Amino acid sequence: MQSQLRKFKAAIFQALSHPTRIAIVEILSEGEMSAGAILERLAVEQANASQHLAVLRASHIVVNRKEGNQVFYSLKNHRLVDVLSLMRLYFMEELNESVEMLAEINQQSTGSAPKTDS
Amino acid sequence: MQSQLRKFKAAIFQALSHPTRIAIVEILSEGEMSAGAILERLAVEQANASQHLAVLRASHIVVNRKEGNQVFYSLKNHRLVDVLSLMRLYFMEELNESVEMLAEINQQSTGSAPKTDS
DNA sequence: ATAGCATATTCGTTATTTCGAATATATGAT
DNA sequence: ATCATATATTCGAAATAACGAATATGCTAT
Repeated sequence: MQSQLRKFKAAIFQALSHPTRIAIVEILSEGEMSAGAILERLAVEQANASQHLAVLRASHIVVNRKEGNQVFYSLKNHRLVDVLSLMRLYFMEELNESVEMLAEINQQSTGSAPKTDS
Repeated sequence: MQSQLRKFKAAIFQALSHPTRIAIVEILSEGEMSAGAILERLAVEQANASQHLAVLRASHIVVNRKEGNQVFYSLKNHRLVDVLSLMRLYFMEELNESVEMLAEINQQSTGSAPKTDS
């Protein structure tokens, strides 16, 4: 039960554990988009983008729909966008803590003067 | 900028992409705990637990403190617990959708009678 | 039928992850 | 000093992930 839930979470995190796939999810948060349009915003090889889309499909994070020549992708559940937003907040908090720690160090050693040099 | 943020998210997801590590984070959400106490709740080899803890340390998800013989671990930022809660919600929503889909199929083919057989 | 697009898949290579067994390190107790 | 306990690290093997190049598939238009 709990172990199934943990496996599920791990599998989703695994699917999201690549910057390109994060980018794809964030792009799709704006709405449905063709594979080609996604590719345009990604700065990777076509094959590579398609491979990353395949990973997201396999974990049911995205769904696709064929229309003639093209394949349109969209997020299956926008809840994941909330997860990514929360991760952004987490990032900010961590960053903030690091900055504060640096400030403290500067203050302790010099009394002030936040210079770059040692 | 954005790409740095995506790399960060991907790195955290990577660190969380294993059921044992998810379990560790969830256990630590209850508060600080020694490596041994964590191990007791994990059903894995000692070495393996230690390796997973090392991964979480490397990504600064947990911090540790030595006290005599033991090492106590705790979450560096509890925001990640919120992320895991959201993932639970995501799981429930996906599960729900699957169940509803199954119900629809049963209704269409039989008019009712949600039996297990074909 | 042929050609051209959009997209997916396969293949080979290289890198990374995971695990248990064994070993190392550090602390505390005798 | 020796030993036990708690924890970490190293090693080798097997599995998995990532990438680009090449190729395949499936439409659409001619």
